[in-house]
Amino acid sequence: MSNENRFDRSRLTALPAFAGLTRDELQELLQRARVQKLEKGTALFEQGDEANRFFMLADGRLKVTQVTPDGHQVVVRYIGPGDMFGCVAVTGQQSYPGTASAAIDSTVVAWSAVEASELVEKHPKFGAHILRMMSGRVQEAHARMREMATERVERRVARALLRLAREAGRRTEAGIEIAMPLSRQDVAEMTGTTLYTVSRLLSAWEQDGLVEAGRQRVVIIKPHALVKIAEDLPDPK
Amino acid sequence: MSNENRFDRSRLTALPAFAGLTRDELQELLQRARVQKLEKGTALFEQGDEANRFFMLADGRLKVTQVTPDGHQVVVRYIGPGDMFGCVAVTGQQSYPGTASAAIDSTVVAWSAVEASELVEKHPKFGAHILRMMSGRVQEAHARMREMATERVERRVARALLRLAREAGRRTEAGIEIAMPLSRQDVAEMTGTTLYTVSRLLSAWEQDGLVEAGRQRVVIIKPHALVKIAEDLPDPK
DNA sequence: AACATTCCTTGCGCTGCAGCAAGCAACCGC
DNA sequence: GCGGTTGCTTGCTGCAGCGCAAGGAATGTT
Repeated sequence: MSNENRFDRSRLTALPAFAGLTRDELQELLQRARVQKLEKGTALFEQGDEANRFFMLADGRLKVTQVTPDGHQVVVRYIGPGDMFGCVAVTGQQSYPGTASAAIDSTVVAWSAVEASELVEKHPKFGAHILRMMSGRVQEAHARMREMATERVERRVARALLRLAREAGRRTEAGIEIAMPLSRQDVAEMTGTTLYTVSRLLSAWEQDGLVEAGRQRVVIIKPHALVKIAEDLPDPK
Repeated sequence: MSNENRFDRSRLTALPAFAGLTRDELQELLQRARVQKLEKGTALFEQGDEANRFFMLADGRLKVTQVTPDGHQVVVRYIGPGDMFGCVAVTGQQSYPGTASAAIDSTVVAWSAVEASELVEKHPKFGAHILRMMSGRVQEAHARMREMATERVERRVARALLRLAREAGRRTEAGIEIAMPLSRQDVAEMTGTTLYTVSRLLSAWEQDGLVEAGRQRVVIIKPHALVKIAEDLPDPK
């Protein structure tokens, strides 16, 4: 308990979300927060739930998904340690636009919506951080729109893997392992394709020694080769 | 000049962007702003330009585009009267992620980046509005990602037209006319397809009397029929 | 150890859509 | 009014990727 708190204190102070805040401010933020463990596979909130809490991920990894009216699922993004999410609770919307569930065992820091709003008002720096984060989120989303609109599947998948490796990669002797369970279906839902196509791509890449693929597991052996697929360096002449 | 100011005062006070602000606060916001006319076709800022100004559209319509490294152009969104944009100037990024150009003659209200930041800090309500707007922007972008990932072209195009009609539609005797020049290419760049496909779709729809299509001009004759294409009401049984 | 469940693979057929090419139509500037 | 420019249409071809189906492999459960 006090153990958990100490963990938070030391880890969180370093995060960009809290940069520039005084010790006292931080103290207040954390005092008002509630820490919650989340077991792998369980949902923190579901699409459509009343948006009454604002979060920061302390540890683990969450997957944010949306389902379309006709039942198609889409992975909107993955959340890593230090990321803030559930922003709609701060902007006064009523319901979460997506579902957040734990890809691995995780720990979140939660504020109630009213508290979050108060804190933002009281500590402008904190609000500014949220604003900056949202701005990044918009740009990220636009980038992915652009990708979906213009790039073909192979490249989108390569990009997705590289992004995941950057966010959640762990160096091993073989290469960079994506340190969370990741099914073909997951990748398909990130890139707007089908699990069949992802499977075929991974098989081909494995054949060529670019990656090592297993059940819910991907290790990138030759990142540079994958980058070449992802980027298409325009005919150097 | 004073004419222009009066115009602004009366029009702008009603906008959601300024809701809840006192007369004095509004006064200050507007006093610090600079009004700028923008002729159809000209760019207000270009992708990569230093982000040193924050804007609100007073009148007209702007198109925000991005180009991919390999030269593909994408329409990120259209901006209508009352919309705020160029938010990166507030969040302290360096450069605009896209190009904003006038689809028709337009008028913008501009603040310098430093002024905008000051104003946000001084008037939390204003900052909250921006935050809410950003939140909406994220959701909108996610919705379009979802669309691109799961829906087929026909539906995406139908949706895009309906969206445009809602944002920029003008009732005429024939139907709802999209009140700005809109080429097949534009629609293609909004929906991630080609001008060929858009042309074919519009031709087919015109055949069936759903729309009336001309050079850079679209009139929606039977919105409900287009909605049916866009939504795919799941087999009512 | 046997079973059910979940995840992955791969052959095959099919089709939605891209993309060229060629021609037409509307608008612009002089 | 003429020539140039820009935007639109449409036939044709090709293929990327979808999605079924059937089987295999890993994992969890009792």
